Amino acid sequence: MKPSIPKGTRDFSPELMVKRNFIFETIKSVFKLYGYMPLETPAMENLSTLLGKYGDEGDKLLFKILNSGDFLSSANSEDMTSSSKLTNKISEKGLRYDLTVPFARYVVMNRNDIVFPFKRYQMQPVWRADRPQKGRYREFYQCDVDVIGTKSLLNETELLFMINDVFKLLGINVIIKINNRKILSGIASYIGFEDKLVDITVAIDKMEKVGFDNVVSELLGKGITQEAVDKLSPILTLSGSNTEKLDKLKMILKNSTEGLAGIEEVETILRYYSVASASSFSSLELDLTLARGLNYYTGAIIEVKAADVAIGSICGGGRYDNLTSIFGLPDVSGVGISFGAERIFDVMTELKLFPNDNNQTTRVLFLNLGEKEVAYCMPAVQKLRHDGVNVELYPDCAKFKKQMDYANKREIPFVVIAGAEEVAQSKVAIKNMINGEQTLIDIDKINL
RNA sequence: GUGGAUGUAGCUCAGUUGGUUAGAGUACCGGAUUGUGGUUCCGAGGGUCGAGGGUUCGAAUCCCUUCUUCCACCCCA
Repeated sequence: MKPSIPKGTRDFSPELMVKRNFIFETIKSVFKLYGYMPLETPAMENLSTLLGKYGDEGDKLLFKILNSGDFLSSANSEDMTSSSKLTNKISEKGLRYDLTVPFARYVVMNRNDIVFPFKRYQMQPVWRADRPQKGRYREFYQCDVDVIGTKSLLNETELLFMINDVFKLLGINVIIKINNRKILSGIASYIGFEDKLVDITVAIDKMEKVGFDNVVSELLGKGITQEAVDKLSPILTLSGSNTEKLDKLKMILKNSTEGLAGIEEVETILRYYSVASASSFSSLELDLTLARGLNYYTGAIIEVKAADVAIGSICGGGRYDNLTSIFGLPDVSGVGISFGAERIFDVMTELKLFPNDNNQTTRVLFLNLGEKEVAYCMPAVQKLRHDGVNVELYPDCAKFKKQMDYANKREIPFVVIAGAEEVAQSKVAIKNMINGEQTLIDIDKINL
């Protein structure tokens, strides 16, 4: 049998894991700086928790888990007539689709024990039965950070600070775009199609990708009138600075209390952001075509793009006012963002941003040249390790060439050689594998 | 879910109108070199040609089915 792994899944080799961990650790360190605490939830949730939360499309993309034991015993012949009926009888669990819904479920379940505002981060894999493509997998990691139980716009601002910090540490230049669902809602009612908000947002979100003309034809296809599109066009093509755009928008949406509320939120966030703004901060751009498909957003919408690589968004999120209400806990507002680990990895690979020496790999290899020689080296090996140096001792008394070859292939920068000659002098030879230089020093004076 | 490509050695790929024992580079293993890796030279191993079925005297090559990977939609990170 030829071994294989399921479609859209990947193994991560040690070399890849060192790089992936660098990203995860960096992101995690920033989360901690802002007072967020880790949370993990099970890979599988009850299907009742998952179903209906991501729309019809999302339901189709859920991985469902077959019940244990004689799963067919609870199904009757009528259930066999349709897949959906049968599914309900033979499957009651599914793999998590994202980290936000399990988070909401957790908050509702533990509402009496949680101290609000509740700040948590979560970095775990999620699964979608999507058709794999370049950069799209059936199993992938999300790095979510959310705060729930506070309506303060300070939270949005701090999320923007965290975005700055993370990408600064990773060395990626980014453009941060923000928008507000209330503004979009105001625009929808301004053009007379308040009920088509979802269709409108889905369409205009594609502006950058497919262009203005295609967005217009999609809108017309969804039943938006030409007249409404004509009112919408000048808004979507507003240009100028953030304040110029907001000023124009205020005029246009002057009759929409919701739209004006959205504008005020954006202004507040921009003001907070500029107060702390340093020259190193990424630019913050109001983008009225930014919508993001997720329809549970109710306020701010945030998206981050890499400035030097065309790869789509590498981080995104927003505010949601009613996420926990589906589980019976209304009026708890939250805001959060998610870092796309896989895409960040691709960006860093393309820009060659991974550090070479990140203290993850072996720094020194002691050759194994026999029982006596091993006993001679062992104290020095342990001392180095306890001093924080990553050290390996070759496990077998293999041929010299083979051991050197191992060091070379593993890209270990130093090799310590202690054979009969060195033992006799209480010394060791240290070979620098990069420039080939070799020096002889006392065994108790190894310093690397 | 829809449409289009793809699959030959661990990897990257040749392989003529269907014709004898399917090749190359690279990697791997051994040797040149019994205490010195990365360069060089020599040698060896490695394949159910994605899988299954069909056409044919004969299939890597033609046909059908299926799986994989990739691309474009839908959607999304």
